[in-house]
Amino acid sequence: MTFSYEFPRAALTVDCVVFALDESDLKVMLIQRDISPFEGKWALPGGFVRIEETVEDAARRELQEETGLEKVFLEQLYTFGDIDRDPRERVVTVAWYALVRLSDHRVKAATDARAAAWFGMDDLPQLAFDHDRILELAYQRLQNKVRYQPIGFELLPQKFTLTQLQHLYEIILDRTLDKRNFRKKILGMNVLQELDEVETDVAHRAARLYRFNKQRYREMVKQGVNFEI
Amino acid sequence: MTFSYEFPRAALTVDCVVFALDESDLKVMLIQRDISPFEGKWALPGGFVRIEETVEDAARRELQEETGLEKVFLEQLYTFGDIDRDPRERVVTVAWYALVRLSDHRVKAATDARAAAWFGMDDLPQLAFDHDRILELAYQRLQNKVRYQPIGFELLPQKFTLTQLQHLYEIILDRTLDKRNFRKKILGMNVLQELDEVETDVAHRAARLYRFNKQRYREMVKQGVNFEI
DNA sequence: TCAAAAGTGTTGAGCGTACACCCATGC
DNA sequence: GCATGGGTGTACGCTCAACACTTTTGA
Repeated sequence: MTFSYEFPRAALTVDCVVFALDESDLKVMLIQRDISPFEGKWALPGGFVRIEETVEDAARRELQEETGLEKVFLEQLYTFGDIDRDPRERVVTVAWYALVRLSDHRVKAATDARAAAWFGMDDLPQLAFDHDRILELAYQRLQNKVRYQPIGFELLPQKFTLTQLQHLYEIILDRTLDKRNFRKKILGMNVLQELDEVETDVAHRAARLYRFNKQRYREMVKQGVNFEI
Repeated sequence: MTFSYEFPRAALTVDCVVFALDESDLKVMLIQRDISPFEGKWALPGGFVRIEETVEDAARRELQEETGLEKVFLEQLYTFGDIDRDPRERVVTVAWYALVRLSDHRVKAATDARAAAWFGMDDLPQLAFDHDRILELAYQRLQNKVRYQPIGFELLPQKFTLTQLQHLYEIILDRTLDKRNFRKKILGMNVLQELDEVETDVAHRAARLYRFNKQRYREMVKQGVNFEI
C-alpha cells in the first residue's frame, strides 16, 4: 500500500538531544546507527513522525523506544530544513532537547537492538547527518536558558545539595562560581525548600538537602521576581 | 502526475508573522483568505514548502509572493505540529517572524489577488487555523528578544532619532521608559553612530539622527559587553 | 512669543563581586 | 588528629531608577 500526493513531500522526522549530568560532566545520549547511511556512526535518537501523532508525541515516543526515557523535560529546539541533510531524500527534522536525571536512567541505554551510550560533551564522536549542528545549537540553548529559567533542576535528583546545584551551573556554563555568592543568590530567590535531611555516605560533614519548589517559583514569577544566575 | 510513498506524509508549510512599526503601533501583516477553509478570514502569509527549497527559502519566497517583502530580518519561531491544525489534512507548519521597516514597504500590500493589510496588535481580526497561537508566540518572542538583541533597529529607518528608538521599545514592551536613563544607557553601549544630520519637517527643534553600527556592536559583543534594555 | 519636543546630571538604593576562616564529620 | 568539604558576612563599586528644567526651533 502506498500514499499518493499531487506534489512531492518531504519526510518529517524528530531528533532529540538528551542531556544528563554526571558527577563532573554534561553528557549526551547517542545511538549507534545500524543501517545505511552513516552505518556505524553515532546519531541523535529520533525517527519519523507518524501521521496520527503530534510532533511532540513523536519525539516522546522515539525517546521511549530508543532510550527507555519517559516523562522527561522536553522542549522544541529548532527545525532543520536544508535540502541535503539526508543523502537519501528530502528530510525535514524538528529537533528537541531533553533534560533527564542520570540517576533515574542509569544504564537503561539500549532498549532495541541498537547501542545507546552517554558521551561527555568534550568527548563526542563524529556524528551522522547534520547532528553536530543540532547538538551545538542545543548546547547553546541550554547554556542560555539555564541562566534565566529553573530548568537545571531537571538534571538533578529531587533532593540535592547546594554544592551539587552550584556544580551543575559550573559545568553547564563552563565557569566557576563563588560559593558564598551563589548560595546567597539562589536562597534569596525563595524557590528552594530546605529539607530536614542531609547527605549520607559521605566521608566528611554531610550537606543539607534541598528541593526545588515549583509552586513557590510560579508565585515568585507572578510577583515579577525573575530567576537569574 | 502524483508522488507516492510507503507511509502517509504530512504536508509541510511555512507561516510568517511580519511585524512593522507605525508611529504609535506595532502592526502585523495579514492576508485575507480567498479559498476554503476559513474563506474570508484573515491569516498569516505562508504556504507550502517545495521539495527543492529549504524551509527558510520557502518562508522568504512566500513573503515575497504574498506581500512583496524582500531581504527582511527573518528568524525561525517554532514548529506547530498538532494533528488537527488544518481541517483538510495533516499539515505541519514551520512558523517564522519577520521585522520590516514600514517606510520601505508602505502600501505594497497585495501582490497577488488576495487582500493584504497591516493590523494593529490590539486591533486584530479573528484568524484562520491556529494562527492566533502563532501570532501570540511571535509577539512574546519579539518582546523578549528585543531586550537583549539589537533587532529593534530592523523596524526603524536607517537614520532615526533617539526618541523614535525609545518609542519603539515603549510600544513593543508596552511600558514607558525614562528619557534620560534610556539615552544614557543606549549611548553608553557604543553601538550608535551619531550623524551630522537632524530631522527635517518638524514643527519644533529638530532631533539629531543616529544610525545603528552593526560592526561596533559585534566588537562590543566580543568584548563581552551585552546589549540589554 | 508660544508651543512642542530636544537635550542634559545628580543622588540614593540595591545588587553583584571579591574575598578567608571556622566547623562538623568520618576515617 | 587529620583530611575533606560545609557553611557563613562584609565592604566596595557599579548600575538602576527617580526626578525637572533649560534650550532650540518653527509657526
